[in-house]
Amino acid sequence: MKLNDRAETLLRTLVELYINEGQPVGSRTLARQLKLNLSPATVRNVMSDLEDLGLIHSPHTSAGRIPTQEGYRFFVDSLLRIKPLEQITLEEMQDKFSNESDPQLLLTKASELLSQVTHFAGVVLIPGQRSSLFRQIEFVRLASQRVLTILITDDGRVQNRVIPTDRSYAASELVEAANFFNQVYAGTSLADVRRGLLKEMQKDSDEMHRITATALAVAGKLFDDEDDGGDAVMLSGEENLLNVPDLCQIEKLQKLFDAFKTKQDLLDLLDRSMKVSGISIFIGGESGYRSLDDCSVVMAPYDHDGEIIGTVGVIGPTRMSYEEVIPVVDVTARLLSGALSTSSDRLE
Amino acid sequence: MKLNDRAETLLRTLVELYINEGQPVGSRTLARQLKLNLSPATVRNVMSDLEDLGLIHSPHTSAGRIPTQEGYRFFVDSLLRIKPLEQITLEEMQDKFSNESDPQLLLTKASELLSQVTHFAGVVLIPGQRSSLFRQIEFVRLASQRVLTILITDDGRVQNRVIPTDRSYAASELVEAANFFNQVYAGTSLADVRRGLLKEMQKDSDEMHRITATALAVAGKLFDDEDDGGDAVMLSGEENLLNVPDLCQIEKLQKLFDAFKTKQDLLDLLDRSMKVSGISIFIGGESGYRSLDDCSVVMAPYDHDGEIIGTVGVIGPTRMSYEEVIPVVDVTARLLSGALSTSSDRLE
DNA sequence: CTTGGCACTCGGATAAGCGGAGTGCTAATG
DNA sequence: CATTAGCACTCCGCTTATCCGAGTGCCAAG
Repeated sequence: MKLNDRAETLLRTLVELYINEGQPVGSRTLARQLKLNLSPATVRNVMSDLEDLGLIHSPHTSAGRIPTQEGYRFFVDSLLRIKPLEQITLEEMQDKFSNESDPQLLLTKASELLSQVTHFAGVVLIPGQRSSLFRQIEFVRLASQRVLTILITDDGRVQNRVIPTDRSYAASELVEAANFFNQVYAGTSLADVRRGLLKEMQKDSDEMHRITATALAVAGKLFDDEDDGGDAVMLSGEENLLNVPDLCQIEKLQKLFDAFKTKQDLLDLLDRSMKVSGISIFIGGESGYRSLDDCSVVMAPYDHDGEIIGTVGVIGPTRMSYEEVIPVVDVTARLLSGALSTSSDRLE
Repeated sequence: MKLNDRAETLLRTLVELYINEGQPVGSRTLARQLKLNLSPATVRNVMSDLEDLGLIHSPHTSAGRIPTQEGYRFFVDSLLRIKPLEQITLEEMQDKFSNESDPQLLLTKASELLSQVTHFAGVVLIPGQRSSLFRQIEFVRLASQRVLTILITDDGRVQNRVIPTDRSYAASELVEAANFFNQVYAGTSLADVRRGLLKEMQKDSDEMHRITATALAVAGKLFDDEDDGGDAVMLSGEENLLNVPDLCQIEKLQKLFDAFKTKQDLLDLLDRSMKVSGISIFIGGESGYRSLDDCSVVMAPYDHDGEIIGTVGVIGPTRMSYEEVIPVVDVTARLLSGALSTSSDRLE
């Protein structure tokens, strides 16, 4: 789509005004705001053209115009003037990430940060373990037939799980089994560990080494269940959305919170954005998920040592200040990537 | 407070009607519903008395009556006829708890259960570790100066934490240190462990055994921070409250969700109910926390081997069906207590 | 004590009227 | 030909008036 300069400034000003005020913008207001010394009548003519193009529309005959979904899209793609982050905000954000090396907590903090700074909801796609590499496993005997397994992956994440076993294992057996794992599988992907285990299991148990058998018995279940992806979504600041005037209708909020509970739609959406480099923006119904019809989502992938492993984002009303939210999401993704990398640099 | 039989049945019927319909109850409706063949005029007289006693009131002159906070209180204390749980619901609830022995997950499930069954918000007070006994600690070397500590308490809870250390420790040193801990402190309370550590630290480091020094250096920080209580509140099904007609005003929801975020009020409230045995019910403003003015909270403590360690509850509108919610909370507390005890029976 | 009757009150729904903001069209202008 | 002033028109939101129904309180009779 191509617009002449005047139409572009006009549309930009209109969208900016509407984002700030939340009221349909009329020709008089727009003419006054515009520095071009145009009469309201001229502005009306241009607005009429923009309406024909489907970029703006009137809620009713005698109201001003508001951007359509396509209008927002054009605005975001072609007209947006990104505001640089305020120095203070930037420092606050950096503070939040410093002195923290636990990857789990880093993700939590990222999500909180996004919601605090934007006053909308922050969201983080937590990568499943599919792609992470096996680093270390430990078994701790809890009771006669219960073993605590602690799985550590190369990205520094720790996961523990209590596993019921068929028979009782001595502490020494468990140590042997753990050593076996740590030597054989260190550095391979979890999926490969799983494949390896499956292969072992197919062997006749007679010819199996005692230690291998123990390892299999204890950790088999762990990897059985664990490989089903395990991607998860973390949300913060949902309550901020209650304060957003555009969403003040209970039904809209219900739809939204329903989506927050099931999380599937969010997961799909964030996952899609992981495939793309740079910021992804879904405006209103663009995402295709009805529950997000009244919302926009701004997302950016984050990486760990250069490999993209997840996404951070903000969910807010379609009428949000994209010029402010985009840099926040962008910077958060960068800071998070940085924090994750340095935290694992400190791993050896 | 003493009422004659007729006034009691009348009040009970009024409250039940109002809880079911949500509309102020007029004399005609009440007379019809009542099986006493009273005329509306008589009912009006009785209602007038009840109003003088502060148990009911009219929102305005020509509306019916609705219960006051005191009216609900009297109803709950003296008039309530608890409905036994439906067999199916009971089985569903039992199902939810069976096949789960991880205490953390049990608490999550309890909270979810409460919200699912009642269609309000479920809440669980998660006991801090102050009272739990030390069972076992493990150190895992993550990087040259980072050690993963895994703390297991006697109630089966597992907590892990990455601790930065001043110098690098060899795996063997860590094993020794862990053994030291596990032998010296097994079965003592975490608070005592902390006291023990402090005492050790006061000794001149020269005369300290090498292993003790390692143990101190690695785990000192863990117990430093960890003893600050750590009680926590877990919430589920907040979104259910969006569907409650009595709370459909955005401001009320805002107050409520604000309280959900900070959690302090909830924590205090649940903590109070832990001191009491049996069901606690706070109606409307009774709790004293303004954020819960429009809500009632039904709570019951749960225990682990007879010792009360936490509380489960439901947060809903004041106009809730107490006769249904109370047994749900009660049964959940019992089931949870049972599940926690059997899960630790299986510990040795 | 109970009841029927009756005047009274109040909220909610409906309709009417009004002012303001904004539009679209037309004709005049540079 | 783009721009502009003028003007009739539309529609929303607000206020006011009206009416109806539900419910009350009180009184006098049973």
